[in-house]
Amino acid sequence: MSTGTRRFPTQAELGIWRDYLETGEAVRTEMAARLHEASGLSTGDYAVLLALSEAPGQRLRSSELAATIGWERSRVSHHLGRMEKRGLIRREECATDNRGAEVVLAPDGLAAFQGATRPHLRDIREIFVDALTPAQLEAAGEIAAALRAHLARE
Amino acid sequence: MSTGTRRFPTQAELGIWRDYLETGEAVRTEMAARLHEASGLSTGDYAVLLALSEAPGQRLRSSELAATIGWERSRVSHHLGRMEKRGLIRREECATDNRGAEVVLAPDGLAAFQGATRPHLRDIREIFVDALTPAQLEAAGEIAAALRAHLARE
DNA sequence: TGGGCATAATTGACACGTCAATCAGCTTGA
DNA sequence: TCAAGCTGATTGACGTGTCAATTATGCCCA
Repeated sequence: MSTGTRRFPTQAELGIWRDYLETGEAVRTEMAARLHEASGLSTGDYAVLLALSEAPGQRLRSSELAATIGWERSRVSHHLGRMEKRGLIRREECATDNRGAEVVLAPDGLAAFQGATRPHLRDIREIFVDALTPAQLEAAGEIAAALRAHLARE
Repeated sequence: MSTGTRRFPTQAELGIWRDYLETGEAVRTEMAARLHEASGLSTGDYAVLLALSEAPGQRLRSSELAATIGWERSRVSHHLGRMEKRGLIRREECATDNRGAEVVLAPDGLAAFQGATRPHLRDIREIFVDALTPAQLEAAGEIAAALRAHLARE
C-alpha cells in the first residue's frame, strides 16, 4: 500500500542513475582520448570542424555555428579564439552585417578534420555500436528520446 | 550481401550515438543547475561531501577519497583547494603517514550536504526516473552495464 | 532623424579537468 | 645505513565551460 506519490528514488533506481551517469562519463572520456590521440583534436574542435565542413562555402556566421552545434555563444567565442590561434579556422568580417563574424574553415582545420573522421567513426562503432545488441541500440535511442521529451516538458 | 565486417556506423547508428551523447549532456547540465540553484553546490562538491559523510569519522585520506569517487588525484587536490576556501572541508595532517593528508567534513560542508540531499534525490526522480517506463529504466541499466563491460574489455 | 532597444559577438572572472613536473616522506636492499 | 626508487599529494600550465558585463552595430518609430 503506497502512500501516494513516491517522493524519493529507490536504491535500485539510484543505482541505475549512477550507472547511467558514470558510464556516460567513461564513454565520453574514452572517445575524447582516442580522438585526441589520433588527430590532436578535442571533441569540441571536431564538432566545430564538422559543422564548418558541411556548411556552404565552409563558412558560417558565429551565431549559426552556435545554433548548429548547440553551444552558447560565449562558449563558441572562447573556443574559436583557441582554434584560431592553432590555425584551424579563421574569422572574417561579415559583409552583410558589420556586427557579425564569419568563421571560415582553414586548410589546417580541413586537413585535421579529414584525418580525424575515419578513426572517429571507427571509434563510435567500437565503443558504442559494437557494445550493444540491436535491441539495446534501439532502446538507447528511445531512452534518449524519452529523457529529452521529459526535460523539455518540465 | 555484406562485404564482411562493417567498418563504419550507419546513419541510424550515428543518430542514436548523437542522441545518446547530447541527451546525457543535457541531463547532466540540468541536474547540475538544479543542484547549484538549491544548495550552491556543484555536482563535484556533492560527490565529495557524500563520500565524506559516509566515511567513518567523516574523514578520509585524500587518496581514499579519490578512489571512492573515481577521480584522479590532481583533480581531487584542485577541487579540495576550492572547497577548503569555501569552508566546506578542512585538510589535516595524517598521523600515520607524514606525506598524507586527511580530508575532514567541516560543519558548513555537512550543513550544505544535508540541505542538498532531499532536493537532489527529488531531482533524480523528476529528471530521470519519472521520464522512463520501468522497462526503459531496466534497459538503461543493462545498456550502461554493456557499455562498461565492453570498454573494460578493449 | 535620432534616441532607445535589440542583436552579434567578445571579454573577464572564475570554476572545473588533465597532464606533466615537483616535492616530501617512506622503504628497501647492497 | 643510505642512495635509489616508490608513493602521497600538490602545483602550474593550459584547455574547457558558464555567467555577467561590455562593445559595437543594426533597427524602429515618435
